[in-house]
Amino acid sequence: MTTDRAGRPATLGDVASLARVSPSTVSNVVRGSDVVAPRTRRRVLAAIEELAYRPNALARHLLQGRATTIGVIARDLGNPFYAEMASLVEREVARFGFAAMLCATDGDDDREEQAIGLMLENRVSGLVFLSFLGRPAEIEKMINGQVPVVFVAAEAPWADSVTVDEHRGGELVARHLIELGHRRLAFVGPRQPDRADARRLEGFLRAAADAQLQPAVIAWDPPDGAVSIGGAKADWSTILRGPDAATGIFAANDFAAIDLLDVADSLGIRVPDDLSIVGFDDVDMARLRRINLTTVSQSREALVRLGVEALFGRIEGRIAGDPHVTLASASLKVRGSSGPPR
Amino acid sequence: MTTDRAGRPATLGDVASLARVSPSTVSNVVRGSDVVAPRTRRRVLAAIEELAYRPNALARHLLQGRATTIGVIARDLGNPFYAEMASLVEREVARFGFAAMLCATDGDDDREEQAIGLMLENRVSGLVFLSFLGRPAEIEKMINGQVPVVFVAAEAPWADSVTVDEHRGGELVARHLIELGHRRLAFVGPRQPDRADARRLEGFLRAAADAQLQPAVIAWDPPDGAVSIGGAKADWSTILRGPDAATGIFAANDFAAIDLLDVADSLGIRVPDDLSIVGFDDVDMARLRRINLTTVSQSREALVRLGVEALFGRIEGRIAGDPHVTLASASLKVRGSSGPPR
DNA sequence: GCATGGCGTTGCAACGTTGCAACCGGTCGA
DNA sequence: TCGACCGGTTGCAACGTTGCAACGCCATGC
Repeated sequence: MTTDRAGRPATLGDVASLARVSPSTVSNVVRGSDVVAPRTRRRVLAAIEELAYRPNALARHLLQGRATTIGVIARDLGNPFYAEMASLVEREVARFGFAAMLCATDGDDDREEQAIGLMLENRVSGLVFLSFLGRPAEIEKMINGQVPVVFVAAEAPWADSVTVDEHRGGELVARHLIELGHRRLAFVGPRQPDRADARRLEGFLRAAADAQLQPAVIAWDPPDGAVSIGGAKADWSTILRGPDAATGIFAANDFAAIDLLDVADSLGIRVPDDLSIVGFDDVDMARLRRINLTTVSQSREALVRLGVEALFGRIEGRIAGDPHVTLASASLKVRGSSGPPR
Repeated sequence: MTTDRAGRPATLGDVASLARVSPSTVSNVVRGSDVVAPRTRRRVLAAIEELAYRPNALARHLLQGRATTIGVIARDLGNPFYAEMASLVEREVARFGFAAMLCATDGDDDREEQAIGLMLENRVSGLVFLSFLGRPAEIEKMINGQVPVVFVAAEAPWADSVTVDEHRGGELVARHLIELGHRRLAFVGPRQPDRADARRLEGFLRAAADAQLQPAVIAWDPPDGAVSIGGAKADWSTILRGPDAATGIFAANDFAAIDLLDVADSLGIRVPDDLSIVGFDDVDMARLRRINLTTVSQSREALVRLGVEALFGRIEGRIAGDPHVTLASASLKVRGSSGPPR
């Protein structure tokens, strides 16, 4: 029968006095040190059981100067792509016996700084960024080498990172569309592209340039945001219907691509007959027949696994030295949203 | 210029000696107590700046007996529905100045207990469950009133909970299909239904029974799991094609519904002409023209807001007494995946 | 001239652990 | 018989904070 007066958790000391040993001995039992005599250990374990004792991680961590906690900072957890990665990170760090502390920044630089402050104050052992930083230099100074950091599906020059080869991904898309016979290409990305978006665009433009093509660059934040080309307002119906309308569009990510599909549907534009659309990420739903999106595939599992691996390499001191960039390879998954132009 | 030898964060004491005051005074400044003289405060702030001092939350929390941290436990964060809720919880608790500690259990009872143990050891101030528990009784004993708990989109008899009215949601679906003229109904749910699934089914069956109908109950874990009816193996092509094949199917959640759409597509069965499909949750993508799913809408934002509200009510002692169940109303959002049978 | 009071500051004890040196009783070898 | 050694146990100091009581100092009031 537990005798704990609910609410005041038992401490090492409580267990010690019940088992008639010193706190040190209880501590040894709890941490599984082999130095304690079997009968003592049994007595202690019984006391632990009776009091429903749980070690206070705060005290332990205080003493050790670090918590067995990893901070995860993502820009937008409403986006299933990042949400899934966050959950993968949690799963991976759990295998090391670590807890995950989560923060979403929603792209707000202040919230980002707050989040990092929170993590630092809680003395996390490491930090995983699932997004690019708003103010990389400030943040670097803020972190100041106090904890190991890894960027996953993002990067910064001052820390380890794991990304898919965005540039090459963009190239693959351009080549694919060009091979299909498209000559009028376009790129659709968020109004405020992060560096991944920029790389994808870069690769896309580069491969297009190799074929003497100059894709249009469209800014759009689906589903509601206004559309613009080179800063000038525009709307989808004219963009997609004009005589020079693009026949092959590369969307910076699958969610934009899927929303674009929706726009095309609503305008009666048929995909892929009238318009080819290619995405990036290969999110879960891209495989659905209803969506059936041609896209650049990146393995979230692999990115996260490599990232967490690198992070613990730093934490455990197995890895030292300059930041290391791991590039995972991108591959094109051709599905039904792309085809030859009419 | 910061003089911190990188890696050993400055402490209250460091700041105190640099500013030539006592640690207590620094503490007062840090916590914004109004008791300290302006010029002293300025000196201390300068020292804090210079040393890039950050209070150690572990020490603070140890002393206070509780961390300003909320634990979030979800079954499956790969499911965007839960992932989004988790991120909403994070956002809400952040407004109270709390951090979120996240764990996914993947439906594994042991991981669930580990997760809760982790939270308790870290002395979280409250716990949010985004899923039903595997062993509610054991977990209740484990938590033993030590921290306030709230269930969101789930419930347990011993804690506060916020759920949509699942039963009524199920009724709405049945009535909708019946009104459209369907007589052969079916329900598709996971092999191991949780209580939400069960309630939805209950409501569905109840309303069907009122119309003298007996829907088939199909077990399926999309996208790969085998299908069975009443324990007997089956496959979609016979289920959907036989002479008595259901013409109206209620899927326990939108993801199942969408996967079912996919199955129908692959079999050349037209929705809604040959088959009406209704989901539950109204996930983001249900609105897409390509999906256009009729579904029962529950507002994740509202559920989470109410849940976090209730949790902090307990934490701050504003609320006491017996567990309270908040039922959010369910409403049917009719889209294109349901229509009259042929 | 001395008690009063308020303001600003300080010292000390606590929070629940862990690491380390010291200790204790007993056995063994010389 | 004595010292060395050993397994097992203990006490103490630390970790970085906070809360509280106490303090010193100056201005005020009588």
